Amino acid sequence: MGLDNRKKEVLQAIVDDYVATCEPVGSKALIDRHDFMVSSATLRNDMAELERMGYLEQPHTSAGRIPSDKGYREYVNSLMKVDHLSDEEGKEIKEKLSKSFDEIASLLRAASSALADKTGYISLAMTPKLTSSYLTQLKMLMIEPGKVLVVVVLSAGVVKNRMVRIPDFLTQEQILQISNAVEQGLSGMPLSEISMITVATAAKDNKKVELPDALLNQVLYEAYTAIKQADNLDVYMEGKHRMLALPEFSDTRRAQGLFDTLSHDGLVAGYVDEVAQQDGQKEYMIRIGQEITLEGLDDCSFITTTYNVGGKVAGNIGVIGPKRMEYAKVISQINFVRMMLDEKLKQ
Amino acid sequence: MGLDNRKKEVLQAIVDDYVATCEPVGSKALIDRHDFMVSSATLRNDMAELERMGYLEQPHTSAGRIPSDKGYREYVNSLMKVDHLSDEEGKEIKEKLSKSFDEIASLLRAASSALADKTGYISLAMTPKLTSSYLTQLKMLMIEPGKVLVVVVLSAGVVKNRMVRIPDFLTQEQILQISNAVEQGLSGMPLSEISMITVATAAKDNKKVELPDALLNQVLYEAYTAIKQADNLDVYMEGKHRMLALPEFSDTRRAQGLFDTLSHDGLVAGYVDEVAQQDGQKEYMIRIGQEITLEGLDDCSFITTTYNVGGKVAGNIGVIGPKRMEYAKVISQINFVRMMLDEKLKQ
DNA sequence: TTTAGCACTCTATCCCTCCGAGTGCTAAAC
DNA sequence: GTTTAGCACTCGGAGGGATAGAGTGCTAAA
Repeated sequence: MGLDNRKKEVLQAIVDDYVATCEPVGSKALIDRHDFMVSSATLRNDMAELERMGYLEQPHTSAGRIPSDKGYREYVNSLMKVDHLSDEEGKEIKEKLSKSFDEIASLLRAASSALADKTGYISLAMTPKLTSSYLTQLKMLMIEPGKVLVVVVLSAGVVKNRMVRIPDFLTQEQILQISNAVEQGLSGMPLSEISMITVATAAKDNKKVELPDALLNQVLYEAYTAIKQADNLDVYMEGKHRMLALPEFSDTRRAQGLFDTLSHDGLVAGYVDEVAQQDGQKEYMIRIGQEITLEGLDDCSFITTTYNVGGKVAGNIGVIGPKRMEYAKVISQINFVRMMLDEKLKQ
Repeated sequence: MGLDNRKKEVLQAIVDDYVATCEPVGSKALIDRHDFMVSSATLRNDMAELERMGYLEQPHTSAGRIPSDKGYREYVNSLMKVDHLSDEEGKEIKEKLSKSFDEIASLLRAASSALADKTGYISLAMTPKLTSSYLTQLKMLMIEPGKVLVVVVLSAGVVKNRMVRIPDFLTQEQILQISNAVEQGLSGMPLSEISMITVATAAKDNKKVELPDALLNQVLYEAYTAIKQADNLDVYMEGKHRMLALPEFSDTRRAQGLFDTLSHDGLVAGYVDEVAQQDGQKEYMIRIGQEITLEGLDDCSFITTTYNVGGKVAGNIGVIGPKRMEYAKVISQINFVRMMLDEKLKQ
């Protein structure tokens, strides 16, 4: 049931050729482009066998073969050779990342942009996810009477802020007391455990806060919603438009299906999360074609990996491309970007 | 040289029909769909005349007519009837906007999303532009030793923040002194006049700041770059993927050209600005087809308008759609959104 | 000025043929 | 047993009329 050596080589060669040309590969073309020491007839036999085993498909009788999902899977699992990035390319990526400043959002944006540029496919970078985050700081900054900027800092380095309205007559002093009390009471608490009740308790247990309940609650509510809002995953996606240049999406309806799905950040983020949970300990995760449960991505493949903040598993970055993707190259690129992120976020 | 009444009606009818169907309009179809009290032959004469005058085009001899850019222009300038939004639609938009919270970025995001949803085209919302902004506040918030969040507040209500690194040993006290000094020195100053020199002067003129020059300059530099970065226009664009459903973009290469250009926020923002300067006093601005100087938008039209912050001209919102756009409807929608924005940003 | 009538034009569509790439099978060769 | 040469077969795509139909412009009459 295993594949003998030549069959492996044949499968590998077919994937390589198809990736390069997007055209079904025939036995003749295979001989021409690779140094098989056998005739085309032999390859034909092998190819027929590979098709019977499910690794190849034939668009129609008189065409060459293309890899099936199973074929790509085999290729990815045991045939391709992932090598290191060229120094040059590494340097270019490094440069792009070094331009971003010192905050996770900015870093991720730069990472996403670098990935999209380098791979030529769609890149993805997501902020650390809720479950691994706890609150470290809560600051409330009065911008003008009645307007306060709530700054929420999470453990993974995520900083979010939100402008809120409060009654005009509250002073910066009072606001500061409240935010200090809440911060003290909640810092270190996982986001999932924070509720309006815990927020209120934190503030009211603190002796220093002296405000009528109704007024206090109003401020606390704003603080609470600001915290809750901070757990929204941000998704940085770039390079979508490049997919239109690929022959597999020359039919606009396909492209539309893809873009429709991709325009829902949340859907994609959720899926990436799901994948990360399924095989999270791996260095990188791959989903191919029909393996992807998102609509409109049947002709795509998904490569993601997980970056760390302060040594702990945090968020994901990834690439979406056609099934006919340069897997080895993309993997080395994505890995490099992840390493760079890890390093910058070690702290 | 003007158009007689019937010719106007004919042109209007052709635009309406072509907008609805995206198919060349013939004399017969025109008679069928509209109550012209003349025969098709008469219309044919009119259409031939309109073509001679440049308002119509014929894809080929045996096809109907489609409006030329000039035809659309005439339609937009004097033929179409812009009426008010239905109460229902107004309510829906209002609802969408009311969900956003109290900050310009959030409002613009909501406005952009509402416009895209309601029009079915591409929406655009840009933050107020630099030239009309001055600094109102500068806050520096120590997140942890060595890490400071710089919050910049501009006159038009724009709030930006940026995380920077400073030497570990500086205290919140010291940082506060510096930011207060800078804020006092610069508040009210147009962004364009702020330079590293003015920042440094502001800090050093202030007696309270006592730090070695080198150290101080380091912090000031971070403050300065944070301020400078705040003048970047943010562009919120939504609904791009909807264009793929339109017949005019069923050819992927066209869609690609469009998307390539649109993926450069800056290009689009610059163009909108240019248009706003050309005819800024108008209630809304329209550019049709070839009038648009951006590459890849030959088949598109652009409708923009300017919203106010505190009663003063600020930024722009707009819609990009096919030339074959429902101009009247889009204009009423965009106007409504602008009014809503103006109201919310009156302050 | 409008209209009916008509010849004309041009595209889109269908159908047919043909070409060639690629196949699978068979029988011989190694 | 594996490999190879040879060959008949399949099928999609390109190319080439022929046809239908929508739409036109023109002419001559109303």
